Amino acid sequence: MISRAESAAATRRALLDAAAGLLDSGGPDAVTLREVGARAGVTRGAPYRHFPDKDSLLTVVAAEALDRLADQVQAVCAEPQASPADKLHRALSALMTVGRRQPHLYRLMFASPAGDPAAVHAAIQAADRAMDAFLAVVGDLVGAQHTRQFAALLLTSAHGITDMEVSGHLSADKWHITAEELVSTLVSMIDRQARSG
Amino acid sequence: MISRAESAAATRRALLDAAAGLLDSGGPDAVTLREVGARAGVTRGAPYRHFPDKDSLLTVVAAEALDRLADQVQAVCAEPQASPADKLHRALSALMTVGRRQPHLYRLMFASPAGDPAAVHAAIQAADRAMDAFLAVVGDLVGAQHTRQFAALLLTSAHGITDMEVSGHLSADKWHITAEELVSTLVSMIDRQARSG
DNA sequence: TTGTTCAGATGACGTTGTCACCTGAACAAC
DNA sequence: GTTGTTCAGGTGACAACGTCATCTGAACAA
Repeated sequence: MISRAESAAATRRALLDAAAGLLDSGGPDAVTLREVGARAGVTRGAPYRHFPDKDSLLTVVAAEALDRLADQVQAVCAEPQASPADKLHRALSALMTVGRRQPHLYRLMFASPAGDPAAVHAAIQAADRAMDAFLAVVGDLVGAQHTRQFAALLLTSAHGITDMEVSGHLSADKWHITAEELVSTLVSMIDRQARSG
Repeated sequence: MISRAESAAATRRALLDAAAGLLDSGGPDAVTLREVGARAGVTRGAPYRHFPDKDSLLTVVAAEALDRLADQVQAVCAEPQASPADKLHRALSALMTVGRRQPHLYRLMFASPAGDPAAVHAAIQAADRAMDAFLAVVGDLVGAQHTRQFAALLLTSAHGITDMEVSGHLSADKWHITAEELVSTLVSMIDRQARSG
């Protein structure tokens, strides 16, 4: 780790990790470029050598998280001994787990990507990859004819369930139902629908 | 409009309107207390006579929007000549219309309320009112037995569909389906499920 | 009439994102 | 090996921001 390129790559990685850590622990307001730089071992101006502005840095953080999610869903899809219904359940669980463990990151992943066009493009591409992996999982379960329709419904609904749970708008007191039960109900309904129609 | 109380109430209203206007046109970053004050005809420190901090002001803006949505859904529910399925469709349309016409406000409404406990409580209460109105609409359609379950599923799913459309993650190119079609599919599925089970 | 309350104005402070400029070391060309 | 260049990083500076302490003047109660 002596060459200039290696050092720069290490700094860039440290900046992204620091930003992700601050986002997790303190929310978007806690992500300040000064603190990001400090945690990465550099000073306030250094991040601008790697990202055009703060929005771009956060968008790249979101893109990396979407890439990890895509990897997880792809891994689920590749499991040989799991049934299609099982795969779907695990893929949706991966999404909800991000929301529960890293709520601020989750909101960033599903926000409109902002900042540098390159960063925005990376985020869109990563989201596309995650959605393609999810499409494959759903395609295993239902006929190819309605794959897109059901996949879109499953994904948007799972996102809505997760998002409202994360924000506290899905309180158990009021609804007497958990996010898991909602997802199960949805999946079984779609399963029935796919079989009958 | 001469008394001190009336003047203060007018200023408070102007502050809320200014904040909502700035949020609509420029997003959360455009909402600065200085500009809010300027648009309301006061100076930067004046908002602190009406709201403890910026978060509380924005949370009250969200609470008022949720109250308006609750009113709309209640009005839909009270329509005499509409069928239950029609009412449900209109209630969900009201939600999606907010998302499309005022995307930044929509995200604020479904975010975790922040700031002053009084403001947070107002937002939670307004959200509860909106959800109660929605529960009534769904109760008209399905049996009382599964009202909560189906209402929760419909609301969270409609939110997810709207949220992903607003953020651009539900591109027509990729999914070949519109938000309306997704909602219709969901409603008809639940309708069938409610009839059969 | 007099004292009080309170909405609003003003000055100030620390923090933030961002830029222009500087420094030193890695690198390429000779 | 010398020399010129590139570029990651450091530093000073700026405007804008949220927030607070303090002041002022008018509405209000006595």
